[in-house]
Amino acid sequence: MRLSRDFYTRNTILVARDLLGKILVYNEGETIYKGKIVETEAYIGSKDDGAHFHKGLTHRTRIIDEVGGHIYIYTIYGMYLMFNIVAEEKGVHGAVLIRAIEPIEGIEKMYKNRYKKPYKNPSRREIINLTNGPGKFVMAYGIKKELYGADLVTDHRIWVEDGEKLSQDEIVRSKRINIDYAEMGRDYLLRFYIKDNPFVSKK
DNA sequence: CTGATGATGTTCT
DNA sequence: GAACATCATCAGA
Repeated sequence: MRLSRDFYTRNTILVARDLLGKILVYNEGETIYKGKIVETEAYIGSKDDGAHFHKGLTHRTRIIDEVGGHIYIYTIYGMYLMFNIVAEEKGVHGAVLIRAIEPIEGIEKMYKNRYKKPYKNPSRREIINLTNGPGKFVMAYGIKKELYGADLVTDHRIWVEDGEKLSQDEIVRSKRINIDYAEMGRDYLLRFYIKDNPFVSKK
């Protein structure tokens, strides 16, 4: 079942944690992509200098002001798209970066999107490399910047479905990746991932 | 397996 | 003009 608004309008850290195990579905028209979310990071407003919107919103981050459930997509290093889900009520700023996914459906198409070659005798390494990073799963799904601002609660192309229930000891909490530039926020334990899942980007 | 390096262009100052 | 929530590739072990 598709997650409803009240899932997203909670505290950003809780949303990040509870997104683990949920299913991200993207219906591109020809292909339906499904995958289990296995790694997330929370970015919180005023107290987090690791967040893009720490000093207020800009044109790029304007969607963060919307009610939870909207999609925040941006380009990093000129080449890669990062996929985030806005959390909290309208006017409260928080977002969750989806860092890794375990493919469930549409795997052959993901393979073609990533490697530009036919799906044939894929190695285990190739399969894991499909979606084990924030830029990688976006490429695998074929997600474009046009989805900026889409609403996961109402959009007909993309949404999140309920998945398996995880027990407390399957969830690992740690520091976020590649935010050493943040003086305050670099040591916040705002990254969550599913223990021992091979698609998690980094131990 | 690990660590180092270069690619590449949008965003904000 | 600098910074950047990354990835692919390559060298070395």
